[in-house]
Amino acid sequence: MDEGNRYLPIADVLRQRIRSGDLAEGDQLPSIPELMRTHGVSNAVARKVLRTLVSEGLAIARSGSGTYVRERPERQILVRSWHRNARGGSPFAIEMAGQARIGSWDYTSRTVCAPEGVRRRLGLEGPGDDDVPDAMETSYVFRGDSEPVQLSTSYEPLSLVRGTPIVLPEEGPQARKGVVERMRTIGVTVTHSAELVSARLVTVVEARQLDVAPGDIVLVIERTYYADTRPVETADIVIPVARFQVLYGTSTWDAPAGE
Amino acid sequence: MDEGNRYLPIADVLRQRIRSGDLAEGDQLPSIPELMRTHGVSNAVARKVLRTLVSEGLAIARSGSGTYVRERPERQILVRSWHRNARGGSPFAIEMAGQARIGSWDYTSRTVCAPEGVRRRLGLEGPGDDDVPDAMETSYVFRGDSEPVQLSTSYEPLSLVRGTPIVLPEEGPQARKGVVERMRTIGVTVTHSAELVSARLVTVVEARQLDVAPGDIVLVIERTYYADTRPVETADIVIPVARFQVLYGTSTWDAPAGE
DNA sequence: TCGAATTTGTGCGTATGTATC
DNA sequence: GGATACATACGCACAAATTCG
Repeated sequence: MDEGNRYLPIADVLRQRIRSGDLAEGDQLPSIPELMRTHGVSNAVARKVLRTLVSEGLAIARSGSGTYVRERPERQILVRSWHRNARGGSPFAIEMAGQARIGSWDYTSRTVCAPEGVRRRLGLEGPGDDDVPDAMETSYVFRGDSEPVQLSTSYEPLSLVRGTPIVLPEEGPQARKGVVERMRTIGVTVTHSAELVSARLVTVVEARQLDVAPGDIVLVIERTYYADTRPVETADIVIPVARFQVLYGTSTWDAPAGE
Repeated sequence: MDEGNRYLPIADVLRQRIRSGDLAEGDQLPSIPELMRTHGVSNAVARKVLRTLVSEGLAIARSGSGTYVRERPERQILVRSWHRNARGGSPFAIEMAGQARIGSWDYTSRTVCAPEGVRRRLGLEGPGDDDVPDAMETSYVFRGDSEPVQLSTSYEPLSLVRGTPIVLPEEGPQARKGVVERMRTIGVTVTHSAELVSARLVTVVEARQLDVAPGDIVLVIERTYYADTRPVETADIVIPVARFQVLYGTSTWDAPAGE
């Protein structure tokens, strides 16, 4: 006789009240005992209702205090690329306005045997040998206004940079110059790049570095620079979705058809 | 005396066994009764252990069968744009090889009063009136090889398309042609587009449409087409990261510096 | 500063429904 | 149909965090 899911309709009611604005951002949701009284259910059901809303990202539970409608601060926009002939039309200018600037960064460099995925992206042959380093790995924490913005782990093949003045990306005369400039000094002309975008839950370590809550979602961008057909650098870039969106600008003649 | 979190160490053990490969992809995890016996805990704790692993994306629960280590099939690549002068170098060609093709789609169109976020993107003034529709909304389900690939909800301002042959995007002579072609027939030249990328948990409705598990993560792309400075179409595109990655190709002279 | 009240988090035991094999 | 396993539900207890008099 029981439909089995007594928590769903109750969650629906609260969801609706949030969407309609009846419950505004920051407002406290009914507590567990309150839901038990008003809907005549047990604590397990009332708990499940609130947990469901939290897991959907609509609410935040504060232990000892209550469950509240989640506040969504304006997210800043990280501009990763736009086409140069998409010159500053006003809608673009508006979108650029809130753009996040990367001001400072920390880094550490070391030689490693590149992991499997990176091997594929850099075109390194074979499975690799832990005792034979074949890539320079550099890990960055980027900040804007002293707030952490993104993490990046970059790999450059040692076969390319070993023995050159730019082995260590952030040391020497070419430090802080970016991959394209640095590669130019050793005669490598970067012609284009590819960015493979995905997303996943943040790891514990990343959550601490980015100052976000565990369970948050991050965008993961695998960016690879090419000199013609040869990959010369690849990086895993991690961006917290709670605070940032990523903007790609494209020219329409490149856009895929049929959508 | 109780440390309070009896499920955490048990979850750690299973996490370790998964990471080490002791439990391979597709293997069945210990069931709830099994965990109760082997660790001497109640069903609530055993349940919490498994639910924790599922929520971390490490396992999948199949009702009536068991909980299994999640399998991660190769993800296909959705190419959203690449620069025309990034012509088929071999690494690109390789990346294109596994590319997902959109073959068919369903859709439904209706006039609506555009929601808040869409109003901003389309440059519609004022808060909008529920009784006064000002946009044509079209919802798509795209499929490739009959498998759902992405969802899209598109908005075009009625002030632009009302009374034209293309009011209904998927009807009439310009159906199935894409935004750029359709707009051209009414004298609107689309010059460029912007894609704002983010991610979030999938909604229940989307999970059913895309045939993914609830709790999965989706990429959300807000794509807007512009005719010079005027936005002429915007869409919310939803892509499940469990099966797809999105590829953006860029020219290096556009790339942001300092990374 | 302390303590009482409130609220969430975790835990125990048990029962029923339902999907899978 | 029967055995197994997960999902949901009920009631109760205590710990930890927060709030406030």
